[in-house]
Amino acid sequence: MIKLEPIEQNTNYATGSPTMISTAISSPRSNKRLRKASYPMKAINPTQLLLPNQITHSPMEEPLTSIDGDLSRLDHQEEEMQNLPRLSSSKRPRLTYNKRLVANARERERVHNLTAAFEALRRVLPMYGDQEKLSRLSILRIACSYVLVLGALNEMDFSQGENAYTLNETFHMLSYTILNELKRKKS
DNA sequence: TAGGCCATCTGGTCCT
DNA sequence: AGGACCAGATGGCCTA
Repeated sequence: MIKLEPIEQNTNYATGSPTMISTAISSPRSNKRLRKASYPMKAINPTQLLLPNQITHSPMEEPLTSIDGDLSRLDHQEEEMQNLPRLSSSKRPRLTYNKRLVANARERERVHNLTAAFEALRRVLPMYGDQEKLSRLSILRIACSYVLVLGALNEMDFSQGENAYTLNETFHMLSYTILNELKRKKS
């Protein structure tokens, strides 16, 4: 089995800079993956949807080509796909091959942004630095506890109807949550 | 090897 | 009409 090397993290991407979207994925574990698709797959990098001056290159990436060029090479496949039977009973007609590729790229970019947002959230958690990686679920749980601590620090109750916690209580809740999530990670 | 996690694809629905 | 968002399915990677 081939072991992929991590893609270098692009911090601009991870913080969600609107002017730069890279295909570099923020998590060291999350290398580019390919998946068998029901369509004959020809993935388009999200960067291929950007203006040329917005594109950044990762050392791991293949040279980029324009989406137009990419799509034009698929024209013959498009014609073939048009002849495929409709697999869906949706009101909307099934997307053509090229439009499916573009939609896939948009969805990929959207999920990358989501991942970047999780990474940005992880970075502001109190335990940032000691932990290499937390699951998204752990990030959310710890973040919730952290918000309560910050609220208690400012003498504000963010718990929405729950009992207001003292700073001491929220701090213990946060510690407990962190320990629990780390334990969950190990077990 | 099983299970957790996550990237990706896909089709459905909502919204502008 | 088409983009955004969402959830389900699938499969790769990693760890215990």
